Amino acid sequence: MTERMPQVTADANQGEVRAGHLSGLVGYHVRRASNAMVADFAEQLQDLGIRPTLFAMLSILSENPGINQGLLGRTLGIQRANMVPLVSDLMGRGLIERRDVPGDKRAFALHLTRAGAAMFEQCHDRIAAHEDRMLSRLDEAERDQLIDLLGKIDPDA
Amino acid sequence: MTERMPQVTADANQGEVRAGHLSGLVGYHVRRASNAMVADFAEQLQDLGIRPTLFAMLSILSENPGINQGLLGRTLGIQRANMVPLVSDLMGRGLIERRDVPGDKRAFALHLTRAGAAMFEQCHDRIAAHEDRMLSRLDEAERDQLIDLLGKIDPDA
DNA sequence: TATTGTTATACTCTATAACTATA
DNA sequence: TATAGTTATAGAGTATAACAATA
Repeated sequence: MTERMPQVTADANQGEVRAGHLSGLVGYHVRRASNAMVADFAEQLQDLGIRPTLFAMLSILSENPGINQGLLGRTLGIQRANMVPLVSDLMGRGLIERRDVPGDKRAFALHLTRAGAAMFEQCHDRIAAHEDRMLSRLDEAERDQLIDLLGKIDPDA
Repeated sequence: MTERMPQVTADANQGEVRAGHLSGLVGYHVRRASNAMVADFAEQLQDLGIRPTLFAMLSILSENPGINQGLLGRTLGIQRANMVPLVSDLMGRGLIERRDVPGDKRAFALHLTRAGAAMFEQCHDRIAAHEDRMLSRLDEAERDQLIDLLGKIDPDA
């Protein structure tokens, strides 16, 4: 593996840094892209106090009113224990509310409040701009293709 | 936006959860995919104690011996302050070593030790298996395409 | 027994500000 | 002034184990 390949000088500080093996790893590129997207998301929605996870919750709730905490978490890949402070956060800001589930005293049905629905719409617009900027070098077909390819990554393989 | 669309029942617990708006967001899919890849990486290399960030460091060092801490960090998108405990970790396990840089008393040249090079090779093989499993639903062309599309995400846009 | 939600805790990655010593 | 490395600290996401109340 290291036999007769051209070698960089012992001090690489002066020249280019070779990415080499890392360039071929999908995981590396996915992680770097995710970090970049999350960082820009956080920056663009900082004043609203909405992070990617919280927005995902608002989004699912807007289309699945009455869903309970556990199913919301499973949908988003968030564990039960980690849902508690997230739900608390949105509740404390009046963006969601809990309602009793008739027939199951363990669970709560979660709903967006009017403020929560308004926040969702506002985030929606900001995020559209954020994605347009970050993905400006991808046309519509490429964006769809990217989503399609990412969806083929199999967490259960 | 919410006028005459078909509505799910108030209690969505019984039926399918609609992803809706989230499905069209590249950022959401990138984040989920990254989490899945990182989680599997961690699981597969747990006994080696190598996480994605540490492997990336070993990888860059294997191809750029003598690079200093700052440039290594910039290459990987890791901030100076966050490099300190990472370098410490690898040093403490004898996987990398520091050498003085003649002509600059501030900097250290980082090098893989023999143990570090061996660890890199072992990780390399494990990660190849990890990627093959996680990406089993993507052929070679699709993996290249995925890397290409991810590379077009512009952190500086 | 299983499920819903909770508490407590720990680890990793990321972020900022401020410091030192050298350049 | 700028750079290399450091310290301290905080926020966010994820992970596990154990518990109470209910199914």
